[in-house]
Amino acid sequence: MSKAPTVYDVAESAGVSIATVSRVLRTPEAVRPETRDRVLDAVSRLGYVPSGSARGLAERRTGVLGMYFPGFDAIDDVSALDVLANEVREPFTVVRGAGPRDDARASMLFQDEVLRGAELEAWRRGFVLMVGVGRGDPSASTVRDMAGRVDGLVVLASSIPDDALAWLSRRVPIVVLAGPRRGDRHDHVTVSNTEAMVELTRHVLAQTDGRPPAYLAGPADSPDGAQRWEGFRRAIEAAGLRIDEIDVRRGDFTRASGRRVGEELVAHGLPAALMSSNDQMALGALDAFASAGIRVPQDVIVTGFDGIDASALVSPPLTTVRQPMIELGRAAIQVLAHRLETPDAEPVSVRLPVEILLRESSLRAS
Amino acid sequence: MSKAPTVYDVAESAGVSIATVSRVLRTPEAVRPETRDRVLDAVSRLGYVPSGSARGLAERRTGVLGMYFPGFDAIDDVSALDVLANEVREPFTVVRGAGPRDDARASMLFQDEVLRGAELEAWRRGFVLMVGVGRGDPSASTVRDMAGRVDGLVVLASSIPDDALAWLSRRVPIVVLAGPRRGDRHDHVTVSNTEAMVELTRHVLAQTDGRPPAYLAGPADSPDGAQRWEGFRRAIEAAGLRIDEIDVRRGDFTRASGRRVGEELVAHGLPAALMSSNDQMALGALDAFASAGIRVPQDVIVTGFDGIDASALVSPPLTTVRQPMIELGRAAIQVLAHRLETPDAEPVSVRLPVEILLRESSLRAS
DNA sequence: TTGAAAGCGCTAACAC
DNA sequence: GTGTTAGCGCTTTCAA
Repeated sequence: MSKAPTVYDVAESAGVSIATVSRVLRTPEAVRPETRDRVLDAVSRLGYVPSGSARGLAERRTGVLGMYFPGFDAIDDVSALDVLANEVREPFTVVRGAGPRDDARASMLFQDEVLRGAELEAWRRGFVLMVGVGRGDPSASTVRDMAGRVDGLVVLASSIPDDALAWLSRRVPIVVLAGPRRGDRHDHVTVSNTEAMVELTRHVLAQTDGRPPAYLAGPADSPDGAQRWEGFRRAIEAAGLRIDEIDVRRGDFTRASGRRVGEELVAHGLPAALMSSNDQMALGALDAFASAGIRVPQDVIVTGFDGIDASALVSPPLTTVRQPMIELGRAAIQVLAHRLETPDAEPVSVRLPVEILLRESSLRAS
Repeated sequence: MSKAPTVYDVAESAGVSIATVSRVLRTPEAVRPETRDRVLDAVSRLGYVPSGSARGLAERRTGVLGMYFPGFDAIDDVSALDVLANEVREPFTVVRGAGPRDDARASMLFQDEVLRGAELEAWRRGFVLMVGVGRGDPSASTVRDMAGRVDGLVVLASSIPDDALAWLSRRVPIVVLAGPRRGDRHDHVTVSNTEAMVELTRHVLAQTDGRPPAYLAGPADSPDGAQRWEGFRRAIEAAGLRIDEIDVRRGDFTRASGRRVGEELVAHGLPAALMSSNDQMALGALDAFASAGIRVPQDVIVTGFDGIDASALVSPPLTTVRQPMIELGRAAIQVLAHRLETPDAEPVSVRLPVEILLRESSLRAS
């Protein structure tokens, strides 16, 4: 560790040239077996690990792919946490009645799974994965940093501004993940949010005998939210209903905001159904309804969107749409790998299918 | 992208030498403002992004830290999933009554959070993070590959054999995460599993008026499992009970195995309490008890370990021990960063506190 | 089958 | 304040 052995050390120790060491590692069959063994012996004797930097420089490829997420500032408690300070610390604390984790953390699960899929696919193709999280750095320095170290980059939609994207894509190929397509200059992977919402809305209308659901929207700037709303609107209009007569409420994707809207609805009159643009808010609405003694789905149907774990665990289980998160990650890397092989092919746009999970919260006639 | 601009291109375009370009990027204050502006102008005009490889080679540090996890083969569905094939694909499928995700996936949440913590701390310290997952490669080539590309490596306990660890640690500093300490050659970060289990067992004994709980152990080779058992044993003996008279059952950390053990207990006689070495198995036991009409905690107390989300959502909510997963990740990176600053300091062993969450499943007298 | 040598793109003395 | 230049550790022609 003090000074890691290099090809030169191995070469000297094995009595060969550095070229031969390199050959043994890269094209073993091109080296005479005895020589090869001498080299391999030296390699293991010295504990030689090739420098990725030197390799990357010489090969003009790093073997690394990057994945860049937008950050959740709410979660990033950037407090000091100095574990090396010698404060006295109790080995444990006792807490009574702690609930599940909070909203913000739950919404990160999405990213976690995408990341897993990406890592898996990267591994299959002989790459390693580098991850970065955006933390509101205007100069996008983290992602630029990454761009300099990888052969290609997957960027979650809306994690960086368009001009930064353009900049980076001069160095490495970029795949944009989720959200609507941004121009047609980059490869793009997304899910069938809109189509699924059309179908889900149809389902709800069938359950309510055509009475219009209320809609629980997310923040106005959410690309996913926009796609979901679009699907809702289409289905409503296709059913001959007027979109501007829909009771639309806006939340911020948190459970608390869903609860608040649920309470409003309880106070001002219940719709036949409440379709939420994500699960968290739907769960919040369920909370409010339960507190008010309102039965779901008998008194009001509720649906979510995302397919988080909690949606299956609440009572009644929540009808929702499950995003294929692992597959999203895999698909992104796949598209990236493809791009690396054929740099001049036209940009592609891949749309992955989703699963509509019909559960008790929307099934009036079981 | 076809050919990314280099320092030479920037230098030429700005009419300066490459050294000046480098200076502008690294020590801007050492360059006359006008020159600096010319260079920065060229940089943005050309869309210059420095090569991480070249930098890493010249600086003899990469600015990258690595995190290596053991893999879950069960999850790694390495099927082809070719998103670029032009098959006809439905935008969605409809599924009735799908439940929550499976065991394997749930147990990965642990790693996901550790990873988040690690990424956060790496970012705070100006590093980027590289992730790798072990997939039963005997030659440990993935992790060796990583070792060549990073300045330091965090390795989850038991993800690679000791001799591979020794090998890698000749190149980069290694921090071992979780599990018992492996020798005293590397830095080590863990949690107070044992102490927490002692305390939790005490709590259970208080609830059962001293009647001994049954114990639901995990796989024999789990380091975490061993630490938890050790805590249980200590508390049992401290209470004057004999450890060899405890009813010990073994599962494999899955919900299904917990259910099976729960059913056995129902059939052969219920203990006063069942202490499980993880949450999944405890949840399985709860399933079995619920099916048999057995009341928790009135008829039998149940406790878990880990603090997964589902533990708070089941009925009754499960008493458990929450691991500080984010902090684990942060601590590991922190120790690593510290090691990079002071390479010759003695190896440290950091132990993080846990939270014991007392919930309804173990609170007989509320 | 092996070795010599020319880069890969950058940093950091050192000289001016 | 800026330019010249010698590496950093590896891969890869090109010769031998």
